Parts: sequence; C-alpha cells; structure tokens
Amino acid sequence: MSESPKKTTIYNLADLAGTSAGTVSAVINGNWKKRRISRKMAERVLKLAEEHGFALNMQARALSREKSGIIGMIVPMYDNRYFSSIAQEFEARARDAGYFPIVTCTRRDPDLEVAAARAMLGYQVERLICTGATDPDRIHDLCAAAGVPTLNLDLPGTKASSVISDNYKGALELTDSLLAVKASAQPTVLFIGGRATDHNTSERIKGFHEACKKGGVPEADIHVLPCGYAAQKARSAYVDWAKAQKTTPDILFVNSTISLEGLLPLLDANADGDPQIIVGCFDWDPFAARTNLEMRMVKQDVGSMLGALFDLFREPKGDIRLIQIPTIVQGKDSSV
Amino acid sequence: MSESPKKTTIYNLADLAGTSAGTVSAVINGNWKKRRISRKMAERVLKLAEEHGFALNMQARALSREKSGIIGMIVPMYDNRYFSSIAQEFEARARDAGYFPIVTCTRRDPDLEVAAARAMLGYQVERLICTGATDPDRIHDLCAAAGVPTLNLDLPGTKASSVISDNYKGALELTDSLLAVKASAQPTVLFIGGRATDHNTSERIKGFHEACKKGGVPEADIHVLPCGYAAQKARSAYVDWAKAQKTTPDILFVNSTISLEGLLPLLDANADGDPQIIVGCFDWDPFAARTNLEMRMVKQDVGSMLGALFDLFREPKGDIRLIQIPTIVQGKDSSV
DNA sequence: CTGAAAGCGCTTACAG
DNA sequence: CTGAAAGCGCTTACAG
Repeated sequence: MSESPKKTTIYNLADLAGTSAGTVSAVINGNWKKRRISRKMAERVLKLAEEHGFALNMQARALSREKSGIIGMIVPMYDNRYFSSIAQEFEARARDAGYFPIVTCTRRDPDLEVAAARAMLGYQVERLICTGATDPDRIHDLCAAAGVPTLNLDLPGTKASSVISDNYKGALELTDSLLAVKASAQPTVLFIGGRATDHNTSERIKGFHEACKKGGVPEADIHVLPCGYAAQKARSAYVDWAKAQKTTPDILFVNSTISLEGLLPLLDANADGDPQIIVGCFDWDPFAARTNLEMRMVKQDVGSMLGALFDLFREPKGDIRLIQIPTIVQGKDSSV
Repeated sequence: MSESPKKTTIYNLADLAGTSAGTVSAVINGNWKKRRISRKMAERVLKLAEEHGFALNMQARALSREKSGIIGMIVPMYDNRYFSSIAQEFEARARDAGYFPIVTCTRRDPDLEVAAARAMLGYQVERLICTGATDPDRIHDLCAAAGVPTLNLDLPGTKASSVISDNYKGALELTDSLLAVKASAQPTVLFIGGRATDHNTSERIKGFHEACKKGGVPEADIHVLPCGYAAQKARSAYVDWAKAQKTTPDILFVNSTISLEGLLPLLDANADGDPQIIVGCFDWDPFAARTNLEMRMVKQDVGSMLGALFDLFREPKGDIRLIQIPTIVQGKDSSV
C-alpha cells in the first residue's frame, strides 16, 4: 500500500519480483500459462501489483498493440431521456463487449461533431458510433481515412450501416391514436418541431400526413412546422402560428420531448378554459406521460436499437444496411 | 485525401515534406515560432496533414509527455435529469479547460465504482471527479497511490474537497413549503427514498424533521423511509407503509426523481377519489413539475456546482474543503 | 521456464 | 533554422 506519488510500472514490479518486464507483462495479462511461467512467480507478481495499486498503462499498451480497445460514441445531448438512455445502454454493452466506451456530446452542432470525431480519432478509437449526427457521412469519411469503421444510430447515413426507429410507422400510429380521440370532430392538426432536412423528421411528417389523409382530415386543416428541436424554437413557432391562425390546434404532434418541454407551459394554461388539446409526442418520458394533458407518446426501443447496433459488429462487413426498429405507442393507461 | 487504410504518422508527414519528425511535431503543436521553423515549411506540413486527415496519436503523445490531458468523471447513472445535466455541464467545462473528458456510469454499485476508477487510472486520467459515489474515500486512496487528485461532487468524502448541494437547507425549505399548503390541517408526513447512510439523505432527513417540528407536526405523525433510490424500492416501501398504516400520507417528501418515477402511478390513482397528497421532490424534472399532482421540487444548481468544482482546480491545493451550493425550491407557478 | 531487444508514435533537450 | 536520438511504458516474436 506504498503511497508512491509516482506511478508503478511493470519495470518496478519486475525489479521487485526479481524478474523481467516481459514476464510481468505476461502475468498481468493473464497468459502466464501460455508463457509457461511458474505459478509461484505469477503469484508473487500479482501480489506486488496489488500492493502497489498497479494499473497497467493502457496508452502504452495501445501504442504497442496498435489497438486501443476504445469505442467512441457521439451524441447530440445527454440532458433528455432518449439520448441519456442511449448513452447508458451503450456504455453497458460496450463494456460487456470488452471495449472501453467514451462518449461525447456535440449539441447538434455540425462543427462540434467533426471536432469531436477528430478528437476521438486522436485517442485511437477502434470504432465510432454517430448518434443523431447532422452529417454522418462527413464523419464517416474522416474515420475511413484513418481506417476506423463507423455506424450510425438514430439518424441514418449513406456510407455506413444505420440503426434507426421506424419513424414513418411510429408517426402514423401515433397520429392514428390521436385522431381516434377526436373521432367525431373535424380537427385542426399541427405537427411541430424537428428539422425538415433530417431523415427522421421527414419520415415522421410523411407518417403524420398519411394518417391524417386516411382519417379524412382535409389538407387545409393539416399544418406542419419543422422549426428545429430546441424548446424555445418550438415555443415561439407555436405562438406565432396560433397568432396567425387566430386559434389553437385540436391535435398537436410534437416531434420530441425537447420541443415538448418548451410547449408545455402554453398547453397547460390552455387546459383551463379552452377545449383540451390532444397531444402526441415522438419520444417518451416517464413524467411527461403523466402531465395533466391528454397525451400519447412514442417510445423508441433503445434496448433493441443498441442490440441491433452491436449485432452489426459481429456481422461480416458487407453491404450498407438500414435497420429500422419498431416503436411503441404509449397511451394514457399504458403501464410504465 | 488519400484513403490510406493505415493511419498517417508524423514520420510519413516528415518524409512527404522532406523534413524530420521533430519538425513536424513542432508544427502540429503550433510552436514553430519557438522552434524558429520557416513559415514555408510550416505551411507545407500543415497542408499535408490536412490532405491526409492526419490525427496526432494522443496516446503516444501522452506516453511521451507523461500526461494525458484526460479528465475523468464517474456518475451513478445518466438516465435522469440531474445526473445527465451534470455530465453535460462537465463535458463542456472540461473541454473549455483544455481537457478531454471521459465519463463512466457506475449504477450505484460500489464495486463498479472501483472498477471504473481503476479503468480510468489505466487510461491515465489526470484528475478524477467522483459524483454520487458510495465510497469516494476508497477511490481517493486508489487515485492518490497513482498521484491522481480527486474531487467529490454531489456526495462528499473526507479525503478530498467536495462540492455538494446544501441538502439540509433545501429539505427544510421544501418541507416548509409543503406544510404551508396544509397549514390548517394536522398532516401525516412521510419522507421516502435514499439511503440512510449517505450524507445527503441524512442531511435531508434532518432538514425535513426540523421543518416538521417547527411546523408543529407531532413526532407520531412524522415518518421516514430511506428505502433506497430505485423506483421499485420506493414503490413497494410506500405500498407496505400505507398498508401497515391503513392510510396514505397527507404530505409526501420524495428523495429524488428516481424514486418519484416509481411512486407516480400510485399517487396518480389516488388523486381521483381520496384527498390530494401534497408532494415534494428533492430534485427537479421539467415534466415531473407539471404532472397533475400538487407538486414542489428542489432544483439543485448544477451550473454553480460545476463552476465551484472547476474553481477548485485553480486553487492552491490546501486543505480539504466542503462547498455547499444553495438549492432552489420550484413551486407550481415557478417559471421553468 | 524466462530474458533481451525492437518497436508502437510521439516529445524534447541537445547539438549544430 | 533543423535533425538525431533517447525515452515514455508497454507487447511480442525470438532466442535460449
């Protein structure tokens, strides 16, 4: 338990044990049977390592082995239930697969995404998962030049395999369930949030639109506002829309809990006097599911998404695949 | 833009530029004025680096410099607004301070905490932040043996400085505000969740108790159930308590949103017929704040906490300090 | 059963 | 203005 201020190395251990660094290395790595090192020596080395709080320098090992054992993930943000559960699942699975996971959040900023990818390459990640990346193909190119395979999650790319939710179907089902509540009326429906240019939002808009059409909502009563995800943007887009329309929607499809967070105060106030707005949200949050609003949520199946992602690792690297994972619509009474 | 499958090194660049590795190194690191390298050469090297997507091998640099530039944080979980915002803030500030942040979540498992700390030491972190750690002192010892300074966040330790919320005062104020709602009645009050052995929970219980006493609640009507944080544990502890008492509490102090998540379905059902339970929660969540319950929440000031944490870095390493950051009680009408 | 030595990709005095 | 060389802490054929 010597409190040496300096780090212990395999050379120190070798001196102490009266052996060579190579032997210590073999013992520490647990292949002393292969090296046919005496059990006695192995035990001596292990004991010394323990006593000195020895931690193998993984950077040196990585340099020497020419592989780091690190797997990286970039993610837009943590502070939201969807992405934070992705990060949490990723960590657990990466660790189980024998990797050391590092994750960086890039605040949906394309430049930060690239900077983060570069930094990860500098730290020698063996693979990189791009989650919700604005431009995954650009990152793919960067990584490909360094021989690092990438995979896309949540938002697809064209140059590497992707695992995403079935956004079209999820949005369709969610919209169906919202329309069912207002079955008799002639509702005004509004879709709000997200970026029109991103694949997920455009698929969701398609599903939303399709359901509206099938539900007999006239085109004139269907409104779409892909104003960005940020809470503030959703809020002001909603306010502006309501002012221009001189009314509130009967049915509101909110594209992510991030946008919902900005809208909530407005909807809440409304619930007092005006007729109740039926709200749907693409993304789930245990507390949002229990506000005093008439609320339906789409839960993305993070467990299956990450399962599929890690399955792709084992697959013979063949063609680029797009895997779509079904989502679950949570009604007011769904069990949590 | 050569798509070499192999990584480019400073030697490759040196060959290409017709110079030496030392020179390339100086250019890449931006101290070519100091090395008095010709602007011409510098530009040539930079151009080649760009063309080849060169990424300096940070592991090699770390080995050579004997410092990694990495700062580590362990955190119990991501999947909750408090800890995920801590992780997010930490990342941003660490990056601003010139560090490369890595964070690992340890699921409140003491063994995982130690394993994570060891792994981080292996990756040569220069400092380690222990957030909500069960046994921060043990981790401190581990790190101290390797010459790595630690700091505690959220939960304090005795061997390194700590930044935590003012748990006593926060709980006192929250309880005050809950009692104010039921000012006239003779309420039964229940505190639920957390670990009696952890500093935060015990301080919160003290504050809770103090407020109850001042509020004139007789001891017999004050109940405390530190049953752990997990949602399921809180749920069954509550059910058992209610069964034994043959009643529900009038005022419920929930120790963290994690526990609240398990309780919510029960409270919700209750709201129909029975008298409304006044709920307080130590921790804040934007959606939990807007359920149909009578709810008050304590928001921990994550920004100030991390500010204080990074301030400690700059301080001359002196005595061990315990910094307590005030919390904010959010009522039903507080702006978000 | 074990050791000496080269090599991984950098940095940094040192020498010119 | 620039290069040669040692060293950071490992791993891994290779030799014995």
